[in-house]
Amino acid sequence: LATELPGTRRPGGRTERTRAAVVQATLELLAERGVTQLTVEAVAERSGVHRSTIHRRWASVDGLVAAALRSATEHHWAPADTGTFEGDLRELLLEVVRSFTEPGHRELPTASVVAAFHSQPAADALHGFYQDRHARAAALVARAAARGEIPEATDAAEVIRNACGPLFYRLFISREPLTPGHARTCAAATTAATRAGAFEAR
Amino acid sequence: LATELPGTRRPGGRTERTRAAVVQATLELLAERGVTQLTVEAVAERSGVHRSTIHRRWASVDGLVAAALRSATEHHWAPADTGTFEGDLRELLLEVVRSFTEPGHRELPTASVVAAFHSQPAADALHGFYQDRHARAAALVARAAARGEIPEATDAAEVIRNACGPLFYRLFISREPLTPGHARTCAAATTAATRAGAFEAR
Amino acid sequence: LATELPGTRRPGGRTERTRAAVVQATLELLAERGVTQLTVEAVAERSGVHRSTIHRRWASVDGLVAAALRSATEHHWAPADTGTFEGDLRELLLEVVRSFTEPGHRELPTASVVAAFHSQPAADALHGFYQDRHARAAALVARAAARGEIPEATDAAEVIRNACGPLFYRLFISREPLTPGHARTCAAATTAATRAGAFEAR
Amino acid sequence: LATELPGTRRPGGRTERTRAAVVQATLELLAERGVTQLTVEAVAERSGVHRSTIHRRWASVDGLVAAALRSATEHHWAPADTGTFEGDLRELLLEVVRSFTEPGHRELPTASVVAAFHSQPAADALHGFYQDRHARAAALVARAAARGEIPEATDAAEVIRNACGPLFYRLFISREPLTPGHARTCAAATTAATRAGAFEAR
DNA sequence: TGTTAACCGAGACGGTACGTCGCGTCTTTCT
DNA sequence: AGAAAGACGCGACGTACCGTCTCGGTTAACA
Repeated sequence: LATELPGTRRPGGRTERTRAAVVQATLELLAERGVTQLTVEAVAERSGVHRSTIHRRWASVDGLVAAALRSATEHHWAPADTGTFEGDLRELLLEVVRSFTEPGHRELPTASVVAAFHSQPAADALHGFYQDRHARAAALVARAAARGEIPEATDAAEVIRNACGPLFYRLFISREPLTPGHARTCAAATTAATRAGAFEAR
Repeated sequence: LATELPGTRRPGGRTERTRAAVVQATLELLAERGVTQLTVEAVAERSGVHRSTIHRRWASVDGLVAAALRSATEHHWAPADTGTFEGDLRELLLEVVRSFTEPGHRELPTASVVAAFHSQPAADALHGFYQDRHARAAALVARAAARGEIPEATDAAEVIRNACGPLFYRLFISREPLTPGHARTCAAATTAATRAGAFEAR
Repeated sequence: LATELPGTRRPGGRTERTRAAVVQATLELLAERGVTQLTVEAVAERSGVHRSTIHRRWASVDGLVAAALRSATEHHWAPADTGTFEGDLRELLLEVVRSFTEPGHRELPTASVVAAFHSQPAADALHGFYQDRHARAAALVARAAARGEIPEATDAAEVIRNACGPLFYRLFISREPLTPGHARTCAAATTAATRAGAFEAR
Repeated sequence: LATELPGTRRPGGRTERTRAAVVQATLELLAERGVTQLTVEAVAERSGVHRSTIHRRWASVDGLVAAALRSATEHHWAPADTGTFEGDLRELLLEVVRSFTEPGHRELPTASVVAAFHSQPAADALHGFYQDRHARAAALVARAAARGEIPEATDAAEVIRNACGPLFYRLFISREPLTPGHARTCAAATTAATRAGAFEAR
């Protein structure tokens, strides 16, 4: 049936206040406990919104998480400009390292990743987030190409994926420690590969 | 005092049969439904072992998963030998791509990754698995160094991490499609970076 | 001060159409599902009147039921005239048996009885209905008295109660089957008792 | 599936204590609030037994009520012996009047009647109760027949139904007041009808 | 080869969270 | 300005698992 969900027809006043309270509570609890411990019950209590209202509008924990992630995506971001390709890359990777290691901050981004394993909406939200990141990071690659540091036809997104990949690998796959030093190594490696033309579009 | 778990004092006969049945059932269900849908109830039913017994010996779903992963790790593996560094790398990466994309097979490895987010034992098991992989893959790097393809002092594990990272990034972070083509790109990029000395120890 | 209910000030046009639709839907659903399953939700859907409107005008399910019962009571009835006291009584009782046993018809009268347990308005409506019945049935007793079949001072309502009581007892108390045969037995018994003067007013 | 309900396989110790506590709480709440207001929640709280346990063993409010009624049936009863048929009948009817009118006592029997409208198990329990009553009351009829007060072949159950019916009619159908005086009228009427042979078996 | 400690099967319960339904009360929005 | 329609608070339901407890019955391992 997929009858239209509540909250779309009268999106002002109380409805909006409810939405905001719930999203806020979800983000907090996501950071505090992670997706697995996130319960509708807790969100209801923290937000002061009744449990059944949450079920009506977000259907389940998945929907809640997806909505929270979407809302978290809405802030703008741009890569730092250090003047060199490797420097820019290093800054970007250091930011990744920081956001996934600093206690008190890493919980939310980590939760996003976990959530994506549990629900399609969350996976979509995560995908959207990184698409956005890739697009914004392309600026960094364009600058380097303009400076002649790297080949003209370099695939920007691929550069980013190659630079970030190993960091996430340590975090979530081999489960090894991650330090700023690794960001530097990755920046160097990716720079070398890029200069060598490994990411030239076909 | 964590009183010794059952199943250690008399590890033969029925005890062993029980263990095997439970681990088998867990692996199957892990593959079929993923960690999130894995319930003690289902494992009990599938294995024919009573729920109480499972709780007694494995305490919880986490323990169940960790045990299953440990048992799944016990088979030996060695990187293919194609004669060239890039070739070896490519084969290794293709294997990764296959094991995480082939329907009917990808479920278990994926479940391992997810499980690690949910329980420390599972995280440890995953870590152990990849430590083993890195150690075995070192052979590939040693061969290349012996052939003079890459610098002597190359950090083998770091090579592997850099090569695999981007693939996992696509799979679990940016949630983009993963194809054999990506394995080739990564192999090439890592080869370039390695030759350029990006992974020389310190 | 019970603020005047809506629908009393402007009882024409749309207001009246709404009332009729709601009452009609209530009667239908009462017959189809019984009081217990009767929900404002269902009445709203069936009648095409918004739930809030129903709440405004009938306050609750009770009010709905009471209104429906009142409207159902408004048809006129008179006992059959067979020429004899016992014959008249038998006809009346057969009518009772029929109206409470015929599938497709028994639901509404049964629902009235049940409803009376749940709400005072419904109980009042039911009481009113039977008061009316008793008054009309008095004609039957008067005829018999005029014919000299039974004592002059016979309490008509009491005759009816005694005749009908056992049938309802089977239906709703001892929960035994009810057939036309029982109507005959009751008619005979009541006739005997009446002739013997058991129902002479004090 | 109708898999056997819990509480049947190990009917001693804790299981029995649980059962008793729940039945007791149900009876109390039934008397205090009536069937309609009876909730599993309240029974759980009052009995100290967990809600899910109640659901497991009694499935729903219906089952709860039925069990309570069955247990209430288990006490033995015998009609008083006054020496005369009409006297015995009068005593019996006075008992009915009392049990359905005395505040603080009438609630439970009334609730039984209402419950029977709501669930088959409750209806069955009620039927069982009255079958038992009819059987026990037969003694009264037998005594009268032995004394030669009434015909030999009198159908005892039918006598009881005819005597009680009008009282219940007042209570639950026409919703009129019920007093001890009505018991006397009914006893007299039924005595007259019985003596006249109205309840002789076929 | 017995014994006996260890393990397992089985039933029941307390407990947490879920998702659903229905009621009755606001309150936004639209006419 | 006022009603209709939308959203919410609230209470209860029934379900699914979890983890615990208490029996009693087997059985592996050791004397």
